Amino acid sequence: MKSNKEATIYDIANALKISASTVSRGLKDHPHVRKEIKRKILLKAREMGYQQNKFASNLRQKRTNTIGVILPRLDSYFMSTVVSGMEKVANLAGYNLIISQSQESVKKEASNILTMFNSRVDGLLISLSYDTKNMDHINVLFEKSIPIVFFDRVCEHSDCKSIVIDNYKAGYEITSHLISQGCKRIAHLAGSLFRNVYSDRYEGYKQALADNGIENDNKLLYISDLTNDAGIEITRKILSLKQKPDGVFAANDTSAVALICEFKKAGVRIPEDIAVAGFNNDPVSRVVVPNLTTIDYPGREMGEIAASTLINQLNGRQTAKINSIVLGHELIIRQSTMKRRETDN
Amino acid sequence: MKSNKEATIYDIANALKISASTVSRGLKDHPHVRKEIKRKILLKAREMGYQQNKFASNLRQKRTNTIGVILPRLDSYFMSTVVSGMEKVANLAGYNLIISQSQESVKKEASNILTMFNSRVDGLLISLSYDTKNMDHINVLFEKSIPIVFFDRVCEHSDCKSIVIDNYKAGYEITSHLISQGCKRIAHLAGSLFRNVYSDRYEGYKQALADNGIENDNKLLYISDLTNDAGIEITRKILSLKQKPDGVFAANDTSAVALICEFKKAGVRIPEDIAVAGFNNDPVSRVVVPNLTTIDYPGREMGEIAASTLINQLNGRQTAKINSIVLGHELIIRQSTMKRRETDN
DNA sequence: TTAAATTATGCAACCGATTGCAATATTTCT
DNA sequence: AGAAATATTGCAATCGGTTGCATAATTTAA
Repeated sequence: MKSNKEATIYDIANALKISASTVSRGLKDHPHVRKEIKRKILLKAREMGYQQNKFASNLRQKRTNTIGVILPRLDSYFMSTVVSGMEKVANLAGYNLIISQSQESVKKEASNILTMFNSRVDGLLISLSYDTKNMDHINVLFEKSIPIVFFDRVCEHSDCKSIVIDNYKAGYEITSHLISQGCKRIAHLAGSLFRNVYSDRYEGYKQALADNGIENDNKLLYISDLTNDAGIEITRKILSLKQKPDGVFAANDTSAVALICEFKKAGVRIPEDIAVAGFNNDPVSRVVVPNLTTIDYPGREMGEIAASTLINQLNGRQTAKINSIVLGHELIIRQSTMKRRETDN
Repeated sequence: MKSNKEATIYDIANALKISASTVSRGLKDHPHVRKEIKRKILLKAREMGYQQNKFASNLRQKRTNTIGVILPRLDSYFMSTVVSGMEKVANLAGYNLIISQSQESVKKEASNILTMFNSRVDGLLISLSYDTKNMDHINVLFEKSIPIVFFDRVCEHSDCKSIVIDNYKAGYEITSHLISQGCKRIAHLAGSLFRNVYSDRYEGYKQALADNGIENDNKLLYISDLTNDAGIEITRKILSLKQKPDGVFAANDTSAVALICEFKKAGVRIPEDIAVAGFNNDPVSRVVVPNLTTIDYPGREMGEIAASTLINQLNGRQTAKINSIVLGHELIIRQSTMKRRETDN
């Protein structure tokens, strides 16, 4: 029962002895078509198994109902949550999502942007790669006025919106918390300081130290890609320090968990010897022993809001000139930093 | 510097005083165009910022270089790994990926398939939803001979390929392992038995019991969606059993981990009182205490192979009539099932 | 009953790239 | 040099839906 011929509006028009224009209008409920004819068109369309050819339509309308998504990696809990949220919103609004990964490389990011551009996405949602340093490769889109919404790893740009959390504040809060638990030497595991998410957390960390009269020691700053392996590697470095830290603030949970596991192997007690805090509230943070103190990071919401912001813009429903939307976060205190049991409930 | 006018091959043709056909051919290195002209065309194209309009091209060629992906949920470690693998392969082969989630509902699955169909994807990669019971909604694609490759949650269909692991064998192995550790009453947490992944694991479990002379007790079978919450709920049920199991084989790590955490809260010792095994080798399985025995499940590979299988088919590079590709898996034995320390190294 | 207003329909151009076929230009061979 | 073969180019139709404008049908107003 295989047919290679697709039914077109012309076929419907012929079968009904009316014009293709009327069929076209009827199918999309245009007011200039009689109810009766509309019904007939719909019926015949169903009967013939008609499906709209989006290419013809897109070609004519210069619109694709497709949104491009570029992100560093898809395979983290956080990102998959974000994308899940985006997909939901986009789907509901009748948009398709084209997704691609930059694999943390500008080069691939640029080539992905070009592909998206060729595919004529209506708009782009993007979270920058680890080593993106300037925005030249995004200019193709700017020049064609294709709206862009940044999420999470954003970049200051007057023409586009960003969806973020207050990383500075979160970094400040988590560091203050460590200090309140009695930590005096706090190490920090950061990602690329070219990315707002990491530099802001770092700044918050430094400010909290300063506000509490603790000197910032550059030897306690570890920059890496924050993978599990990086965590293991850094643990080794920390253990070889003459003057060991009594607290660690890692910029994500993956590395924090790696740290905890390695520390435990080395006989370091968490949190008694070293308190450890992470960032993201990955499922793993609730499972590791001791449970990991972290920042709850609203991934799904971020995805949903990024998508709906972009879609609103595409539909001209531009509510004022929003530059950025800052979502709430929450410090989740768990065992891994509770040095002072008596002060907690 | 914003221009809304896209450069077309006609613009290039005019600028060069040649025909659009020649430009079209020149751009894609057709042999019927002089080298010299080709060079000029390429140069002018770059100069004018020309980008091919894929819609016009697709419309004419009836090909989109787009692959649709439909999966239950994106926000699990396993699935994001799969998609990551697919994206990589597809991208390399010049294909775009359109991704959508069925949210475990047939209804949404059907509507997603329709959307994909309208977008004229060249092929489809699909993992079935929890409650899909028949394949009627996929027939639209079959009728148009659009190739489909199933992955993980597959369905027997003579016309399409499936990428899977041997769930039966894995279920058998993990159950046998539990038995070898001395378990006599083993509970099983399954997902929808309409899905091969869960029914096969269940069958493997039953066979292992049978082969070891253990009676299969239906009261020890728990069917759920295998979420964290489901795990908590089932823990309660298990704890209220008169005759408690001494081992549990959960069909995924999420529920297994929930089980372990709840059991621990209730004072049940793992593995001494109850041994627990999961499935998937999620990162969390290495972190939970005790570490979770599980089956390593090659997600990224599954994604890569599914994508390349489909792409080969699209390009007519059909290597024989493959019905299904079975990937290897590995039983990973960790603390959560090691009742007999002396027998292990 | 007829003019004016309103509602439906169709014509034909258009979106931009592709491609079979015919036409022209260039080489090669006697 | 002239014919034959080969290499280049362009014409024009095509893919399928959309839409401005003109025309036809129907309703309303006078």
